[in-house]
Amino acid sequence: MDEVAGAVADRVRREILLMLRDGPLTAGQIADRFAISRPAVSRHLRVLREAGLVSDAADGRHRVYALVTAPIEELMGWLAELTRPSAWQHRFDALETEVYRTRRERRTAAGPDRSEEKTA
Amino acid sequence: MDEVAGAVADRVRREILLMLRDGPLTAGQIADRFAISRPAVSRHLRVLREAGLVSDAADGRHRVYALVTAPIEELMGWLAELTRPSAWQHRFDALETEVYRTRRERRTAAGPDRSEEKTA
DNA sequence: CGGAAGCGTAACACGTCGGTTACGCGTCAG
DNA sequence: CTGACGCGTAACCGACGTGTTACGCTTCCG
Repeated sequence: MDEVAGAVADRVRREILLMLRDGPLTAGQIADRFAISRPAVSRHLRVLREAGLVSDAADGRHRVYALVTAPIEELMGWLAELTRPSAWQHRFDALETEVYRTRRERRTAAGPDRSEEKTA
Repeated sequence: MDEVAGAVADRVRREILLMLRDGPLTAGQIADRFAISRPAVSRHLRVLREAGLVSDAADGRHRVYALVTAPIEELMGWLAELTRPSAWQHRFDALETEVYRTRRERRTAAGPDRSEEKTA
């Protein structure tokens, strides 16, 4: 998943994925759409391949790339969990608890310091 | 969105977002959870802030960070579009078309190797 | 065959990223 | 007021990513 997020985090690679959404394309067709050199595009394709976001198939002297959506959905699943609150419907009560916890920790480690009662 | 994807593409930052899912935390509390130095965490928080993924609020000498889910949903929206087929329900028939077109282009050999005219 | 087309890799330059230590500035406590 | 605490920033450095050009391998066509 690290690789998937990293792959999507690049503008060129996102553009490639968008192109591939409309159907498979050869490496040359993809490269033609960018101002950068073909080797650069080739390496972008390599990143996408290693992230599992595209599949490649040799066809004569062409190499055809196709979009693979499975890793995308996996990433979407992770993101969806973020938007789902876990054990925190009590508004900001948890903040108070956390601050208190840290204070206790620090006290045991550093010494006398009963300070920030301010909480929130 | 570039920034959002880039922010999520880092392991430490993803962990921070997960921590924040359970409620706001101070910078110190976040930093305590990692083996890296606090300045390093501070910069991760800066990246998250500039991506709009967290909100920060000064509270005394503490700084409280909270998760902001809006950009996440935006990224999810972009990813969802990838999984949606656009004008291509004919399985891999398009592949054949693309390869054929490319071959023809080369055969004409007039020079211009523009390919992307068929999708558009 | 032999040469051109298609594509990937190798080697290299360079900006960016993520880490560290040193420091500054505001805030709370005594 | 003074000193400790919390946190961010500055300066620096090694690693990685992205771009380039040069090259090699495979495939097609005349």
